[in-house]
Amino acid sequence: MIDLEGPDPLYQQLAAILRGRIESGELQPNRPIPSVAQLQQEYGLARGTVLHAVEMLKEEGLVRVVKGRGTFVVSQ
Amino acid sequence: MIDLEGPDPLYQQLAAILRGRIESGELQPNRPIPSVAQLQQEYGLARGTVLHAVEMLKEEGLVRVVKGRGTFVVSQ
DNA sequence: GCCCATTTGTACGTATGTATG
DNA sequence: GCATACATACGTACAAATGGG
Repeated sequence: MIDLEGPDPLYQQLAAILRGRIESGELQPNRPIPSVAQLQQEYGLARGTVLHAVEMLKEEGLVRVVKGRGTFVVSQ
Repeated sequence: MIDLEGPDPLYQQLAAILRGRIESGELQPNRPIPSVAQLQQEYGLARGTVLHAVEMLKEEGLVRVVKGRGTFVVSQ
């Protein structure tokens, strides 16, 4: 999954992985993606790193973040 | 009480304090410890920090957490 | 059953300090 | 100096369970 040795920043790698999971349909529109805590565990990353990755997806318009509820895949 | 300047994380300091209050008998078996909100006020900590400390005591088996009711000292 | 207060659970946002390359 | 990464901490918000009236 995540290549700790590779040249790419971990947050970029995670963002790419999540993009793939969205585009493959595994993560569906209007459904939540795993929480920051879950992604942290799942990929063995720090909270800040996960937040950075999600921030990128948000800026790309791929997800919509709702404080206190979760991060959702944008429909379209 | 809590040493804001010290090297130890605040949640570890609070966990240690609560451990002491349990072992001294101030907090008794099958009786609730102060609520998260009370501990927050009492020690001037954020909610997340208090939850982190309680989480540690739970993992140690010192307390039993009941959602909607409170956190209780385990008997024995 | 319904509302309400209390309490714990979960979740995101932000900031800071430290360490590494 | 800067980017990356981790750990800690505070703040805020929404959810769920419990119990009393």
